Amino acid sequence: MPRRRTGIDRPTIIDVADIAGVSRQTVSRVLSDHPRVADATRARVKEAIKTLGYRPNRMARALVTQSSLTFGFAAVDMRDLHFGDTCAGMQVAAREHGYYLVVTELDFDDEGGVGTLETLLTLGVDGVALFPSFLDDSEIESFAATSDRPVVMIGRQSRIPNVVSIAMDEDRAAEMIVDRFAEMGRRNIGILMNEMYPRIVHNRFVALRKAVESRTGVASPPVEADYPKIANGRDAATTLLKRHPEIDALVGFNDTMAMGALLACRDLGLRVPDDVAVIGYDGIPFGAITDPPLTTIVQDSIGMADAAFKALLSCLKDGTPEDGRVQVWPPELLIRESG
Amino acid sequence: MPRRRTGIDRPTIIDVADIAGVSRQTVSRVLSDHPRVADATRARVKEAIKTLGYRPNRMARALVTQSSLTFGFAAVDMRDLHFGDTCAGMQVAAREHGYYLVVTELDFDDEGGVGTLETLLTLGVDGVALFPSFLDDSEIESFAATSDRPVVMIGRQSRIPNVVSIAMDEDRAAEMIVDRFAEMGRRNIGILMNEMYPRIVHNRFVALRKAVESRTGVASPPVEADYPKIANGRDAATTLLKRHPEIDALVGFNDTMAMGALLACRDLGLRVPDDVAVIGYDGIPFGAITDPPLTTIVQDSIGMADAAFKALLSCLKDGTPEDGRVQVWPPELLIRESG
DNA sequence: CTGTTAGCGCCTTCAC
DNA sequence: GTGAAGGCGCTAACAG
Repeated sequence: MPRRRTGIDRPTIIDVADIAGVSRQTVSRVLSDHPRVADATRARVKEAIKTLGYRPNRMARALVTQSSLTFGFAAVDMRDLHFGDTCAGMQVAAREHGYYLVVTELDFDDEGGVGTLETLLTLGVDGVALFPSFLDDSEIESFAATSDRPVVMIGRQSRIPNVVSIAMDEDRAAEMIVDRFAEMGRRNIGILMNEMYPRIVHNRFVALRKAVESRTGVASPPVEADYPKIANGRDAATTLLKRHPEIDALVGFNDTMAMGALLACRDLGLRVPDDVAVIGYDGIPFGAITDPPLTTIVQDSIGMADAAFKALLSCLKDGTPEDGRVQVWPPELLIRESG
Repeated sequence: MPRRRTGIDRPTIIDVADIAGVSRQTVSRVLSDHPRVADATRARVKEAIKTLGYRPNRMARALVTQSSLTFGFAAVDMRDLHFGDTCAGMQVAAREHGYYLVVTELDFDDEGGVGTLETLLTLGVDGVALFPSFLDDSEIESFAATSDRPVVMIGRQSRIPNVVSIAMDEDRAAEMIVDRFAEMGRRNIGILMNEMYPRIVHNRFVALRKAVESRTGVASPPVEADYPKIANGRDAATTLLKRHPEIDALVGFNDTMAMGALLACRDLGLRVPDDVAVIGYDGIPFGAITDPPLTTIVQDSIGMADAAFKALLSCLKDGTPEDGRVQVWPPELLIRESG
């Protein structure tokens, strides 16, 4: 194949230039709305662009401008509603600014998850937003250090060099939950957590334990950890309730897990909230139609997604804060009937 | 800035070549596991790659190979669980094969949605999988025609030149629903549909109407259309039930809408399924915990996502079927308590 | 206002 | 087995 032009390939800037009778540069200028182009020339070029159905190749452009107008988004499980909503939210914000999102899940067994992130970088993304999950702060830190692109971490409030962290105020949320339980006269709180990955201590767990200890005096509240899905939440809650019959309140790592707790209570003949009060996290819409409707800590996932996008943009513009930065978002307690 | 190498930039193949004391070509050969490289050389290059933390730039590679190992995925609403699951499923399949997914939502008012798809192409994706939603067959057809990349349409069974269609057998699903209602002695079926975009007739709606007409003799079953969320489903169902008190069965465009119907029935003091039976589509996990649990048509979204990815791959390998191709997937009726 | 030159980082082809 | 050109599609820097 001496030349391309197989007839199927998309037209290039050269084709446009040829048809318009100008140089590639002029076409490039028209594309970027450069002011110093004669109106007549501009019109001819635009004409040629239209007749050819030409669209610039963003990879070729990115190669020289060092910017692909693309961000990476990573989380362990896109089917999790909180991650999914955040992803969707970022995508909307991104596209409003001409950006696209490369989305990927993170695997626990993939060079410790950073392999996927590194590959994201080779794709030419201008920055990465991620939910850290099983990655600990030092892994995020070293990723951010080797990455020449801004990194935003969502959902964990840690100050890490060169990364912007956007997270809900977990301490406040935990207090709201424990206080709410207290209002209902509950002191024996069981905690349903997300899997505890090796090395990682969850902010949420720490906050919850601290709030329970300081407000109820109970030293180490019973915990059960599992993958945060309904079925696992049900199992975990069953285990906890059988082992600790004194439990009169259950808090789930997220709403899905709390829904499992609702089922476990039903299985065991316990009334919610009379025998056991249940509260979840996230504020997913389905929480409104459980039986009874789920009380929950609402996270503004769209707002945070938006902030994540903006943070990425501003890092690109003004550089990443070398000492890191933490954006804390207020939680909101949505009281329905379960707790 | 005369040269790059700002110290922050990622190393290139040249840096590796310099350190290993070979030419760029040799590095390239090592990267692509080309056989004819001396073991010693290969070792030196690999060493250099490791010490530099070098990763090849996939955009630069794509520019010459004409393949970015990237696919586009598009749907109107990523927060819809069916779309979200399919997206997640494709992403997993993709990454197993070294592919990444560029994810985007489609806007109704964006050159009719094709604008976003065109941009996806300029990003250099090797193919596009999409849920057509408000795009009609002719729009998909012309997009596939101008695209030099394979196109897979998920969720609509239309035979369109150069596109592979992957969809559940809507006729069969509709029959299963109507038959199930018949078993329960229900003949007055109300339909809760997704918004009816101009020009578009939903396969699902057509299938449902056909099944109702042929199996119950009812000429044109009452329909109400809205955005498929719980609240809208509730409104639509309320409208329908008030206007047609004879209705004893309701089918929702998806589970979310059917959940709204459940709420509408409760609002109106109707028992489910005794007064009104309710069936949805999709088989989302939350359907298991509604009151009563939701009977539903389960779609194998992961299986279809996988098939979509494989179809894209095979089109790349063997070319797209010029006369189009339709892959039909069997529905499954999951009987719980609502219908 | 417009064209020329020189790459962005990589792979393909052809030499050696 | 390895290296030297050349080019993928585009823009930046300089001419003029």
